[in-house]
Amino acid sequence: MIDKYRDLQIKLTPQRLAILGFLENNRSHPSAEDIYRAVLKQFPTMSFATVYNTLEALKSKGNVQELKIDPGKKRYDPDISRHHHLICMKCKNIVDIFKDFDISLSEDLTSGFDIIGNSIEFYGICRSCGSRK
Amino acid sequence: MIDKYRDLQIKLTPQRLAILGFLENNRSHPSAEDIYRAVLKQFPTMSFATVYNTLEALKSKGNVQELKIDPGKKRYDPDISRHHHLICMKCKNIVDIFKDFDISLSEDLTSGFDIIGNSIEFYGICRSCGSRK
DNA sequence: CTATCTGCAAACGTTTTGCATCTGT
DNA sequence: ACAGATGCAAAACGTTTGCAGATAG
Repeated sequence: MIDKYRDLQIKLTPQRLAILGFLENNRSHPSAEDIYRAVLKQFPTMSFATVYNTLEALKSKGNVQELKIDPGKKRYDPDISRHHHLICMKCKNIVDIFKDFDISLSEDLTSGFDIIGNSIEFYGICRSCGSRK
Repeated sequence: MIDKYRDLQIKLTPQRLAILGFLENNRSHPSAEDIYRAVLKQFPTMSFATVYNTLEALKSKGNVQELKIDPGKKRYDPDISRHHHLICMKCKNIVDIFKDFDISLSEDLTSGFDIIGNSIEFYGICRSCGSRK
């Protein structure tokens, strides 16, 4: 476990290992609070400062992606491979979309920007929210 | 001016007309505070409650689009035609991208969601932020 | 006339900060 | 040993709410 994350070049405290453990293979796109609540079980003194600090460190190392999908509540994605997202407009559940789209921009549309990346969000209603209506 | 917005079916108060005037042909994708500050000149008693109230009304009438691009700060777009956005990762400037992309999802990727829409965000560094480095 | 809007201030939820103490490396 | 992390509490930030008084239709 420790070996696995040694190349992150951040201090691997027990709290951080718990956070890393929670994020590993996590497809739920958790918010900071989701993470906080999950690791609180192991570390009753855990603080939000530590959660945010760790997320910031992971983000800067490119190990976690911050999603801007939910206004007023950041969500985090430990899967940094190229993919997109589909969000339920009612319950805010997020699922991954693994498909490649050709969405490059020709120079005349970029207003002189240096383009670095892109992401697609699909919006809809998930099965349980739809049938529940 | 009043005639133009009569079909919105909301009360056209002077404050709302000022907000509508500010938004008209506005390509800056302003935040609530940007709007508040702009109309404050004409209405020194303007409050955030009125700005948010008006934006909510316009949104529900489909006259304004809420952008989820900037985490922790909603931005608003009076252009409701289909288009995408390009964001400067440094200064958060947003420019419109008018180009149609074919990004439909086949059923096997939607996890049972009822898909309603999508949007693409391009990320980059704008000219003034890039040359300033 | 009355349903709706305004403006103020207080409350809210999320994120950030300051700082004394502690700990990986 | 010491750069950097933790945990607490306070503050900051954007947004929402309650309500008394005002106003568009």
